[in-house]
Amino acid sequence: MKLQIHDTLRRDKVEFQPQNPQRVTLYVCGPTVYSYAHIGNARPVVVFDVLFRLLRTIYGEDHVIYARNITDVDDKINKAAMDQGVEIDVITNHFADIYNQDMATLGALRPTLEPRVTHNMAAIVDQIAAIVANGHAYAEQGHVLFDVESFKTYGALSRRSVDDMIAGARVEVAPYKRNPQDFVLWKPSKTGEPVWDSPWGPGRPGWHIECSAMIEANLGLPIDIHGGGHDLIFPHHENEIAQGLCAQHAHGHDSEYAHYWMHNGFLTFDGDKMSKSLGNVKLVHDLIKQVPGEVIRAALLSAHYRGPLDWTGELIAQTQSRLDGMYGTLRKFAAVPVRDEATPPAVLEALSDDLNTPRAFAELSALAKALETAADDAARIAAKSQLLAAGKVLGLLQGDAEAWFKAGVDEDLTVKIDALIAERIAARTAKNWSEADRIRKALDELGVEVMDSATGATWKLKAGV
RNA sequence: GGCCUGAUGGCGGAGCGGUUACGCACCGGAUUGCAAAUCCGUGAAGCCCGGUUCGACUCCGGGUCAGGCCUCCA
Repeated sequence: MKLQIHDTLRRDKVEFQPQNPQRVTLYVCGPTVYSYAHIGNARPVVVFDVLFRLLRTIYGEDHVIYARNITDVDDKINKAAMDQGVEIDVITNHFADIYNQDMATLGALRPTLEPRVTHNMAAIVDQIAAIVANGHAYAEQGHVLFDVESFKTYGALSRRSVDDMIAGARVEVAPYKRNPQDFVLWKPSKTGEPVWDSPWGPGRPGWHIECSAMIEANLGLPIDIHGGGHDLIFPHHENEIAQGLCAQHAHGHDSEYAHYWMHNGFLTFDGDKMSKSLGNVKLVHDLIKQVPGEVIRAALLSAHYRGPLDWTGELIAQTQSRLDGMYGTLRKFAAVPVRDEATPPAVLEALSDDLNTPRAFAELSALAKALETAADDAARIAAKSQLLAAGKVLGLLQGDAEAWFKAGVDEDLTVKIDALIAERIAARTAKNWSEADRIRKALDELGVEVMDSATGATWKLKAGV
C-alpha cells in the first residue's frame, strides 16, 4: 500500500517516502494557549490525528514521532496575564490543560511530543545565532531580523515573489528593518513582559522562530511531514523554511526543511467566515457540552481535509444520524464476539489516497451493512471485527454502543425508564396491547423511544431531546 | 492589485473520460400487535459558454459566482 499525500510545495499528490521507516516524523502547528480553542482550531487536530493513526498503522506504533507545539509565549498571553495580574504560566497551563482535555474529547490521541516555547528557549537562541552567523539575519536596536533578500528561494511555498510583497506592502516599515518583508526573530520585551537573556539583549522570540527551533531541537532536520492550517502557509511556514534552512547552511536552499507540506482547508459557519465581529465563534469547549465529541470529529472528517467545510446545524444532525445508525448496528450485534483484525484494505486504501476520509466513511457503511446482512456467525464476527478495525484508524466507533444512546441520561431517569420498560414487557407478554401502548406513550413523553426485539427491548433518547 | 481554492442530486460529499459512490432526508415494498431498527427497491446530479473526443460531471480555454491568504489567525 503506497501512501499518497498532497504536498503544498509541489502542488501535487506525491508518494510518501519517509527518510527512515523506523522513525517517521510529523510536526503540526499547535495552539497558542491564551484562551479556548474553537472548532476551526480543531480541524487540523482531528485531520492530523487521522494521519498519525494511519502512519502508526503503516509503520508501527513506535515508529512515528508526532510533535505538536504549545505556544506559551505570545502577546495575547501577556495581555491576559497582565489583565488578571498573574504570571503567564498560570494562563498557559490552564488553557493547555483544557485544550488537551477538549481535543481528547474529540478522540485525538496525544502527540508523542508537545514542546513548549518556554522549555526550548536555548534552542531558539541557538538557532537565531546560527542564522546570524550564516549571514541571513542582522541585529538592530535590540531586534534580530531575518534578511529575506539573502534567501533566494523565499516565497517558494506560498508562490509569492519578494518583489510582489514589497510592492504590496501596506504596513508601515519599522525603522530597524532593512526591507519591509524582513521579519523578527528576536525582539525586546516591553516593560512588565516576560523576558529571556540573549546575545542581542533581553527579550523574547518572534512568532515564527519557535516552530523551526523546536523542530530542529526535538525532531531534527529535515522532518518528513509538516502540517497545519491553510492560512499558515504565509507567512508562518514560509518563514519557518527560511529559518530552518538558513540555520543549517550559509545557503539554506541547499538542504531541506520538511519533505512534505500538508495544509487543511478552512471552516466556514453557515457560509460565513468565523469572526468575533459576526459573533459566530464556536468554542470546542462549549460545543462538546451539546454534541458528542465523536459527532464533532466525524463531522470534521466528513469532507476531504483540503476542501472547505461549512459548519452548520444540518451537518451536525446528519453526522449524528449516521453515527446513530452505525452504533445502532453495533448495539444490535453486541453479543457478537470481536477478534483482532487488521485495518480493512479498502479503508487503508481510501486513507492512503491523501486521507480520503469520505471514501473511508463509505467503506464504514459497507461494513455495517455486511454486519446487518451476514448470513451466519462467522460472517458476523468477521464483519463486526472489520468495522471496529476500520473505525479505529479513524478514531470512531470505539465506544460502548449501549452507552452511545444513553449519553447524558442521569441515574434517576434511567431507573424510571427501566421500570417502565419492565412493566411494558410484562404487558406485552400478557398481550395487553393497550397497556403496552400507554407505556410507550409515557416513555415518549420522557423523550425515550423504545425498540422491541425478540430478546427484549432497548431504548434511546429521541433526537433533539 | 497579487496568490490560491472551490462550484456535483432536497442536503452533505467522493471517485471516474463510457458502468450504482456513500451518507442524511424522501417515496414504495418486506418485516413488526403498534412503533423503531433492519432488509429489498424507486426517484434524484454535475454553475455558464466554447473546445478536444466516437463519447465529458470527469480533459483544455474563457466566463460567472463563492471563499481564503497577502496584517494576528487552523
